Amino acid sequence: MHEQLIANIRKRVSVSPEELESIKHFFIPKKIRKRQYFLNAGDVTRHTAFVEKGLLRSFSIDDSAHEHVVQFAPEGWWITDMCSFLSGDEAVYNIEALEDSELLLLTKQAMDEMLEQHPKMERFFRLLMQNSIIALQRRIVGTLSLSAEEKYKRMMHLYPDILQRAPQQHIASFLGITPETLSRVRKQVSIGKQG
Amino acid sequence: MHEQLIANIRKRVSVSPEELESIKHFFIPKKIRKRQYFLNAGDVTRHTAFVEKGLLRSFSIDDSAHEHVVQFAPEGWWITDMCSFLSGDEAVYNIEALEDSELLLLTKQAMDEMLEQHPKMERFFRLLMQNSIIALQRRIVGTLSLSAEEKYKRMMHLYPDILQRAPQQHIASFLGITPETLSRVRKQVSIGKQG
DNA sequence: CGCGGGTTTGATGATGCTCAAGCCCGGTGG
DNA sequence: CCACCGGGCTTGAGCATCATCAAACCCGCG
Repeated sequence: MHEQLIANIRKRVSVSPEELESIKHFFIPKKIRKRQYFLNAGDVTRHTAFVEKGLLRSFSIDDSAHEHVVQFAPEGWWITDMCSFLSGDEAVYNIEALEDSELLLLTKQAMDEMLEQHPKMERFFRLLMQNSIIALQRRIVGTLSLSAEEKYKRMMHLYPDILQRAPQQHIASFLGITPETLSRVRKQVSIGKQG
Repeated sequence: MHEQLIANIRKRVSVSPEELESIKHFFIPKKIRKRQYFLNAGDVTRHTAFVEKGLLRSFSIDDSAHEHVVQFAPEGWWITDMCSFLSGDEAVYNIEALEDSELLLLTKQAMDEMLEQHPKMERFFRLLMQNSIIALQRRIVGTLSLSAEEKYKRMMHLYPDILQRAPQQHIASFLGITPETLSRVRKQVSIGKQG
């Protein structure tokens, strides 16, 4: 059940099979069912999660009780409230499974030990973070510069599978528009395709 | 001229004075004057820059020729087009000095060598990236959930000095609003304070 | 079969954008 | 030293986009 994780690591750093075997043991497998929460805002999380299978989302809830999706995490992605995980602060994000999912969990302690024993993994996580930053910066620019329809089309292009798998209300929240607007945009786009 | 850099490293990892001395030599000092461009979109950048002194901004230009500020980088911050720096792609961001500034530049090659010789720096950069991610995620949520006025007030709280130092048009661009709206919001907020 | 959540559709309205003009201030040249 | 540019900030009027509120619809599930 570590296939995705191993592929994910190998993609970025070269590690021997023995090392991989050792690395695997720092992770705790966990299954989580659709609709279950992996993390509630206000709690402190001890874990960062790698998604072997399934789909999760992290989101915050603002003062007007509106949800805002920070991230979708399908297979091969990592998800946590980083601030809570690293610093022991109260989490500001909720994390919910959108499908029955299989996770590989890493406690802070396990992570530190792993980095101690396998310095290569420092590099791995650095590369991982770099990619996240690039994606997050692009998302910000997109949020600032695009219309609702353009945002949707961009998502069709960047994450077509998530568009299929996640409920529209969450897609809308991720894009920063209302479900109503997303519905209208979809209609618009589908008509445009036919005509 | 490496005071900020050294403080920045020491804040995150413990390194001996000798190591620091060695680390310093991977950086190339460079001065850049107000209004000069450190990077033009379309070019490939060989450098990532640490700001010892001064202030820069990175921004993209969209199809409608509108600018969007991705980041401000005052003293103690890093700035580059990460994708271009790491992968040799054409940069999508421009980087401009908003004040006369002093930079410490790192080429990809120098960075790799430094990481090779000083594995601690892998950790340093990982921690740096983690902090960036936390900040970027917060910015996204803010962009999605806040009104123009709330965005401005948040910036007053988070980066009061940048609010002082950067022209309003760039602040507006950073917040995702027009200069006109920012002007009105400022008026609004200042009146609110008096009354 | 009927409930209920999610999506769609419609009508209305607010926030913030666009376009345009005026103002303020710092820099430049006479 | 002062007059004059010119860029950036401000102010105003009209408008577009998207949010809100409300109702109907659709479909899976109990």
